[in-house]
Amino acid sequence: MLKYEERIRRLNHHPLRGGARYVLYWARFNRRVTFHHGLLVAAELANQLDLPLLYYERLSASAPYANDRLHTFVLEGVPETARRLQQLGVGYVFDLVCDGSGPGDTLERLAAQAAALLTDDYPDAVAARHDARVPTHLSLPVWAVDSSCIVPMSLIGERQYAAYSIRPKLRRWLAKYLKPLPSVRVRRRYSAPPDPRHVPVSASKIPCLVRSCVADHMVRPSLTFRGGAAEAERRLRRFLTHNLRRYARFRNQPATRATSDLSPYLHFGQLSALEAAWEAKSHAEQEGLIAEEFLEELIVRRELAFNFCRFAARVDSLEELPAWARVTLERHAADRRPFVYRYEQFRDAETHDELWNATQKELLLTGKIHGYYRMYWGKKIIEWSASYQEALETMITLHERFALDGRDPNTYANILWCFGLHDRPWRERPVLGTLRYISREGMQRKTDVGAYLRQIAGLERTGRLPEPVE
DNA sequence: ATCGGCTCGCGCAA
DNA sequence: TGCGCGAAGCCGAT
Repeated sequence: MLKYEERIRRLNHHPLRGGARYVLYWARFNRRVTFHHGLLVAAELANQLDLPLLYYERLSASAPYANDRLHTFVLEGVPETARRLQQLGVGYVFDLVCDGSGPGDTLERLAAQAAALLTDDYPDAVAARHDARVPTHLSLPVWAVDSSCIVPMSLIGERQYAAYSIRPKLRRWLAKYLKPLPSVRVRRRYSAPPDPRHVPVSASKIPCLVRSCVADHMVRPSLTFRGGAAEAERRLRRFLTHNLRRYARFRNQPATRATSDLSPYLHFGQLSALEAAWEAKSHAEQEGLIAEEFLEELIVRRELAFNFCRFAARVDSLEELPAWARVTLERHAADRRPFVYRYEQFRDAETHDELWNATQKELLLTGKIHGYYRMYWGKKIIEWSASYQEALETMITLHERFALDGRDPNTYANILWCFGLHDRPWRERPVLGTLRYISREGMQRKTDVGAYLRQIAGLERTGRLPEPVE
């Protein structure tokens, strides 16, 4: 019986391969070394078998929307991962597939000498295709481990829930699961000559490596987010020290910069949600602060999104909406739109509305939109697109191309929230039907739009956003 | 400034 | 079967 058994999904039932050289861990979504259930399970298995542990990570130009922004962010995490694995005695193969022809055969080659292959359990369509294919043609055990959610997805129940239903379930389990994890310990150090496919990465080589990939070079690296676990931990620390006390009051005031800005790191798994939540809870207890609102977003809303994506046939379809939302959209499909823009006009921030344009510029330049204005951004795309389907496609494409958290369960759930997911009906009106309406006047009334516009103008001019201000 | 209604479906108590 | 209530709102009445 292994530790964290409730997080393990066995994708096949092959016996452990004898005469193997190591246990192999493939970091697909959780690209980190600490607070990592999957890596701990792999290490435990390796220790039981008296084998070393090998950590495999891949960055492929054949991934959807491969571009300089996403590649740079992932590559910036690699030197720190290498350093940490080296210290622990765990082997590391970082595989950069530059030509976009496909994922290559490195995984198969490494798996041929492994006792077992472990990877991340993650509600993603690309991962699901791998999960269906890989375990049958590799003759070794393949296990997927849930290292993303604080409360294991498998304990929540085999269906989609609403926030108010999932919240008490999560709360009940948190006493058990909101606890720090040990660091990885291996009995046998990995010592083999470097694999021929391993690409050593240092910070200075990243621009050159990025250029060498067949990818969309027009999407420039983020001006404000640098990738990596060390950077993520630095931002978490800074958030806890300066912003946790302001979070409840100012999180919906974009210009105050009171949010954690951790979503890119959470998305690539460079930071563990468990670590962030545990540190927030501990810090709040020490300092006499309230972390409730932050933990609600980090745990309840995030794991609600994972629950949605886990049971959605597809996350990019209006078919997944609740019945009342589908019905109201059907009724209003032919309503006259006040403005109609195409994808390119949205992409280039060329609408009549300077606030909307500013939110889009934040996405283009930083790779993220402030959560509160992102709702406004999404609702207006619905109102200003020729059809609901086109609006959905615009929102998803803009995120997948430009956002550092683009393919995250949270992002899909947030986009579909604009179409009524996890929400309820409101007063009926044109185009949106009974979907919740968000107005420019409301944004003006409740937030400091002028300050935000000045910040985005400053971002365009200097490439920087201000640090948090009181 | 504050408050209720809008409008639907789910979970739970009865 | 009925009741309460829900991710971030809006609007009109007081």
